[in-house]
Amino acid sequence: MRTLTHTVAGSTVGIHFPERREDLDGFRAFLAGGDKVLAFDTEGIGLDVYTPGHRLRLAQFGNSREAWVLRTDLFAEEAAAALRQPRPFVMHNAPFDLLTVDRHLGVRLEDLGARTFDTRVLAHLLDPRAPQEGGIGLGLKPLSAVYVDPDAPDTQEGLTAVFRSLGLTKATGWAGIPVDNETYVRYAGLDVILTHRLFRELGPMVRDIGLDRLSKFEHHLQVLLAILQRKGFRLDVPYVERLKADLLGEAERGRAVARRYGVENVNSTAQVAAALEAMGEKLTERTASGATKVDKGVLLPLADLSLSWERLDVRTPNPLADAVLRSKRAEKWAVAYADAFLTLRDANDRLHPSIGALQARTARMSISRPPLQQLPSSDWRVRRAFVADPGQSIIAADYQAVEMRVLAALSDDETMKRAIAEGVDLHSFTAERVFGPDFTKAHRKIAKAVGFGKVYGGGAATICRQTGADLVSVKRALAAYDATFPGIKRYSRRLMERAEFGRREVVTPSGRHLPLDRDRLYAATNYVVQSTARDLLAQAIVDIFAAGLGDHLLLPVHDELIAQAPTADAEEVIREVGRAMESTFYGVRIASDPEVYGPSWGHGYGAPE
DNA sequence: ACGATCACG
DNA sequence: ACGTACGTGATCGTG
Repeated sequence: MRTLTHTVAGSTVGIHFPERREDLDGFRAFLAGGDKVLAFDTEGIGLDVYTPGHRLRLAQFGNSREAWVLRTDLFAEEAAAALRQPRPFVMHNAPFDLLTVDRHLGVRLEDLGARTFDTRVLAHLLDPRAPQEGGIGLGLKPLSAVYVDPDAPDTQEGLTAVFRSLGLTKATGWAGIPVDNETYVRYAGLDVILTHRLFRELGPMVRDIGLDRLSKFEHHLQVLLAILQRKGFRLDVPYVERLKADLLGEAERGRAVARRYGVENVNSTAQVAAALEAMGEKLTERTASGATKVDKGVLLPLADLSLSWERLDVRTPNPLADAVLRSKRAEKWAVAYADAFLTLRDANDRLHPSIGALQARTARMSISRPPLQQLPSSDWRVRRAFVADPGQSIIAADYQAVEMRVLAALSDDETMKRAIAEGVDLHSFTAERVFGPDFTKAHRKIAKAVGFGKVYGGGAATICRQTGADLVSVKRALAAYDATFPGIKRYSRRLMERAEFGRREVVTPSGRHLPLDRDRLYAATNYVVQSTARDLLAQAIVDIFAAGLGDHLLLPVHDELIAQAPTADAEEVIREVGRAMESTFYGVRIASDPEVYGPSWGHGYGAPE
């Protein structure tokens, strides 16, 4: 048995590293000690619990004074038994460790998750901001530095240095470092000691601001989303391999054209800009740092294409702009999507993307590795890669204009509430108010953009840029919007005034505190609306599990739920899911649209047969 | 490490 | 008085 000592916030702590079976007596005595809650953490190889080759190497237990670091090659059963004791644990970023022990130690996520606290959740409730936004951040290191010990080591960064000294890299270090390396063991042990101490600080703070119930809800929700991650989403591998080859071919054809105009690398904005200017194109837009802008917004008009890639017939298409656009898009889709899918799949050809239940400043969820919330929607080809399990169909239900409904509810705008109650199309309703009863489709588009612009806090110029509409119409629409929906303007002003003269934050109906940036108080309305829409979807996920429909769910995508069901029951299941999503919020109906897609996700976006 | 870009809601 | 577009994740080039 080896024991290391370390100083944390002025006191000495011990890190025990059992090497033989008889060393575990001390571990059992530690478990039987008086601690109500123990901290837990794991060290493994790689971030993707489900990719082949992932391994668990260490399982750490600790309180504020001591840590026990168990090698899972020797003591997996002891670690599993400790976790199965009916007692609470605290982890930092619990879903990751819960999925790890579910997979490698046979400790069920449902069981352990139900008695797990997560210091990351507590920290998010106290201040969701990243360091770049003026917050502390949600990492164990920065939180420990503020709440536990400013000199607490950055264990991740420290290990990277050790990896290097052993001739290993960040990528190979987690697998290659000897499991008994002193720094590795020390930092593994310190992580649980810091987590335990952090919990002692943050727990009471969350209670003091009255967020115990919200905290409980978020803990429950993130276990449900970890269940979705564990189940995964089935990939059609032969299809993805074909898709990748097609896209790479498309990218190469574009590159060949670009080369003829002297562009060796289509991803180099500098090369593209120079070549276009050499062809006589005038590039006037600049990026924030002063570089010549050659993004999609600049290139599409040069290629005589609209924002949705349709021929405009207003000029001779610039062949270089066209080639660069197509080549970049194809390459991006091949690499970021098709190839990532193939790399990240498990042994059964399923993907298990990481679902961040409580992620953005507004608490919005995120999905990463791979980013399934950001797959192209204008083209079915990428989404077609995801298929239902045998005998099942993909189904989906999305909220109807949920942010507008939330805004109507919170602002208590009578006109907007009445329009929603009468079931009229909100954007058409606005268009009629602005442009009269003979409004066109283009008018509705402007009205829609103004509606979103209002939610986001945008101005006339931005809305023009986004839609290509003329400034006069947009300004008219904005003015008419304010006149039609006076409650919205009043509500936004009230939020901003409160933030200006009180605490610089907004509080959502769920009790969540959202800090505002000093120079962006106008974002207040958007924060409350976006966050509240997220909370509605989160509540729906909890309700769907409570109704026994959780097995059907696959993914949340901001305002919709993707699911699957046996093909014969698909219609009925998605109707039930849709019903569970619906609610009445401050007297406003939050409605959903259920839909059966078919064999793949892409079938909801026009995939054939 | 950071900026530019682009995918989504 | 005016005007501010909101939130993510990922890749690539550049220094």
